[in-house]
Amino acid sequence: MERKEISKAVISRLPRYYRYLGELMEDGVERISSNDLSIRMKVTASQIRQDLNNFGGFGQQGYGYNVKYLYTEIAKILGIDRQHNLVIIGAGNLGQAIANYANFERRGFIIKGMFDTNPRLIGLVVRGIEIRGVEDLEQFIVDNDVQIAALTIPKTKAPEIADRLVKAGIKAIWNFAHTDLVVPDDVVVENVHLSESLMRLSYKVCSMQDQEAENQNKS
Amino acid sequence: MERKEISKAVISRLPRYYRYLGELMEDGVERISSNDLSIRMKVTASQIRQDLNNFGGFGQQGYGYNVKYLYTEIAKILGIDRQHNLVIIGAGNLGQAIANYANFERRGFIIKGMFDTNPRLIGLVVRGIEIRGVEDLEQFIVDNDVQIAALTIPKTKAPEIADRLVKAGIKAIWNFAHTDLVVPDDVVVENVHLSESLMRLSYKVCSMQDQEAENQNKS
DNA sequence: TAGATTGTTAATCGATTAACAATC
DNA sequence: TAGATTGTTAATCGATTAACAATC
Repeated sequence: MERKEISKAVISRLPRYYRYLGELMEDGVERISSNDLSIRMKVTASQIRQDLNNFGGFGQQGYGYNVKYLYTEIAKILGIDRQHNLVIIGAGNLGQAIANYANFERRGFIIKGMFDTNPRLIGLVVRGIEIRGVEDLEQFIVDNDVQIAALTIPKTKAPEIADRLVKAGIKAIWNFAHTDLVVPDDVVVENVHLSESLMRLSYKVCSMQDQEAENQNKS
Repeated sequence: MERKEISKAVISRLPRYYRYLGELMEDGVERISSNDLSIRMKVTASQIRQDLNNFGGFGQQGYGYNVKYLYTEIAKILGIDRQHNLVIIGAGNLGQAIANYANFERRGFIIKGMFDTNPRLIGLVVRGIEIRGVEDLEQFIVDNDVQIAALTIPKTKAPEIADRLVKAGIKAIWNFAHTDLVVPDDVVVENVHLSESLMRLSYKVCSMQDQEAENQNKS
């Protein structure tokens, strides 16, 4: 079966398309042209058509794209029509924030368990899920067919836990720890480095200030 | 003053350089060549040299880069040597997670206040910061010279609060709400769309599974 | 001086945009 | 059929990598 590699840039745009299509559906919009969508999303129509055509022809000449159809097709591409079992490791504020995110289960992500090392947290129940100690982590992953682990623990503990997860057969790690994990090629890592995001924000603020100062000087 | 536009791709890599340099410093490493750093970071040496040269020559032929010097220079570029006053709007788990992030203040981000609409949260103290109602948001921003607002509220409330922030003269929004904010050109937005991150993870997991299934078929 | 390594130019690669024929 | 809009090819733009002269 032929399967040409889809570029990372295209994939990273799909969730945003998905979000806009969801909103269009809520607004009762049945069809939309690449041009109308491009105006809403502030991207080029060309890019939308090019992106979507990586996965086959979802549109129809002279008509545009059927919103509902496109929405479900993108869900299939992203794999959010399937079910993924997930654990959260680190039951602090960030772990709990993720556990409480309502739309989670709607997207097929089932939180099977939460883990922490803090004895004060162990035994507590968040969103109907009991917080466990990390001792029986491996067994739990195997028993519950867990594919994804959200890692919301300090960076010092992250590498060790990641190793244990990999050995237990985890397929993917959603990494919130401020470090790069080293894992085998067949284990997927998606990083959310909030500190890096904040630094990018800082850069933007400063360069905006510099720019404004410059404009002042000119006038 | 000449100031050639730095590409977004370069900026988004700077925080990662900064992180690695910080670790090298902790390890007591004094100097490093682009080649050695490239091996650690799993990027090309060429890219490192190209990236850094956007901001001037930080290295020395035959020697490499002085870790400490490069570290402080990148901090300057990112603007994290300056001080930024910040408020957190939305004192739920995510807002509290951000408030509790220890390295925050070390990077020059001073949390001046936290806000929420939930009467049960108002008055509570997190990390020495009292949670306030959003009524006096504008006044607080002006009085405390707040430049940045972290928005950790549901997407339904985000546009209205964003408008109020803009009118109060905020410079930047760190947006965790699952929506794109509409703001004037001189207001900076850095989005953290966790749901999109999770979908990218989902895609990667699925495409890895497909790939493995394919390899099975071949053998 | 010789060796190492940068800064920088040139070559390559990939991603975005433009254009238009195909077709609903 | 005529108009609209896609799918897709070609052109452009930007980012990454390679190469090497400059220089510490």
